[in-house]
Amino acid sequence: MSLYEGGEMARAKRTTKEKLLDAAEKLFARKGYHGTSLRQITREAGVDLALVNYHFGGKEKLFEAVLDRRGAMLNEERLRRLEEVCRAAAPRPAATEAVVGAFFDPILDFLEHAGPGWHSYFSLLAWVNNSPQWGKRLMGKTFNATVKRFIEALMDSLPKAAPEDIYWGYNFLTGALTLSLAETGRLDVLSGGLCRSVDVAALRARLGPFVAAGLRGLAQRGG
Amino acid sequence: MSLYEGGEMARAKRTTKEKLLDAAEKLFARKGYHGTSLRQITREAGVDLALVNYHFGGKEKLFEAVLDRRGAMLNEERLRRLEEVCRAAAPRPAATEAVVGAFFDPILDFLEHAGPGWHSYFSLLAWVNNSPQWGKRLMGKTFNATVKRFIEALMDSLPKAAPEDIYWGYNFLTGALTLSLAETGRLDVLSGGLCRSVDVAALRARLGPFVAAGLRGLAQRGG
DNA sequence: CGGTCTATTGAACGACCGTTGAAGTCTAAG
DNA sequence: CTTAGACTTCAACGGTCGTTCAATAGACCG
Repeated sequence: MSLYEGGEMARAKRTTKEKLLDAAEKLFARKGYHGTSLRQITREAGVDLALVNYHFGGKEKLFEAVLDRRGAMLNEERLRRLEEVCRAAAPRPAATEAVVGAFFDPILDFLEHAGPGWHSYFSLLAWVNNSPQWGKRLMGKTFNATVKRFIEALMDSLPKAAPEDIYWGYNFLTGALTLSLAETGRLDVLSGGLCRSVDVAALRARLGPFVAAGLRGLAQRGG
Repeated sequence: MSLYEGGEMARAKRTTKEKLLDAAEKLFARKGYHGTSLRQITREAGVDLALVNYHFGGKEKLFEAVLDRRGAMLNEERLRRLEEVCRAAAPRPAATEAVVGAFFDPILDFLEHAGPGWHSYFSLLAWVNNSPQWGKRLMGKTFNATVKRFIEALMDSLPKAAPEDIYWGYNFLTGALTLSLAETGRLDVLSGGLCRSVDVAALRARLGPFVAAGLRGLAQRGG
């Protein structure tokens, strides 16, 4: 099974758990946690309401299960590419552009080549990352270990930068990514249709250069 | 009355409408629209439940009223500073750094010198800006006219950049700002306490340089 | 004083929420 | 076939939701 099967389980019959995860992923991404009811989810999934509690133990457990499902795969792919660019550059540290590429590219590849489930997942991830209520705990649980590896690599790639600048830079970096994944459609409106927020190729061509230049600018701040 | 009175109406007695707007602003910012009930809001405000419908006509109208209240003031201040930097640089276009400064500084000044209401408002604004459900309509209604002025100024400041690059750059810019305003506390965790997301001075020192360098990098993309 | 308009109160409405438990169905092993 | 266990169905629970309305209070003016 390819990395890009997309989790949509084409042809194969989805289990009840998978139907629920798919439906919850889609609806949570659109309306958020409190804006989505279990009745909407089970109707979308075509299963009985009580099965949420049977399989997951409650609404909040279902929510976390949605985030966990693809989170591990994203971490693996990001770390794989980070090691790759670090190995290719050894014994020198990997370039800033390569590190941010290892961070962004797995997401962009999944968006471009995988099914709509990944689309919803990333939109939901953007929602969670910006949420004062969920962000700290849920993002940390899944991504802290991986993110710390990337921050170390960024520090190595910009040895003259202060650690504070790298942490703030990572904050800006993930903010730029997050809004791009949220699928608000606002970019389309502002540009009068010239830019389309679902255009992954256009995003890929610009996000890396913007962020790498921003980080270098931070590193040379005032100097 | 100073711009920085903060809207908290110190000493002066707040009207019922203001009490409701303040309470709604605070709670919507923390838990989102669907995560906040009118009963929580009226309890926080110390007024009767039915007064929401009397004064605002419903929950959704109250939500929009919260966003409108400070939005106009933010627009005015941003445009005032944009004209200022454009006039100072005339007949040449204002520098990229000056334009992004005119965009960020009003927010940072309100955060630093005004009351907690602005804090909640910006956190809520970050929530709305990232929401697939609310982002397009509500952000556009309040901010489109102002944002278009800033995008024009950015294009003038970077004449070699393609319009698409400026639109995408604005998207990254506002994403970096948005996550910084969301108050998720995640930066504090990741940096082990080295950085504090409520430290406006630290944010001010880094957000402008990062974004300006990113935009310049975009403008020279591939060249 | 009486009258009018605005503001506030308290109670109630129907709708939907997440969760539960008992009963039923299906499958596979004894 | 019988039994055990996993899965599914159905109906209902208590609670909270946004909204409504008649009744009340207060302010202002003639």
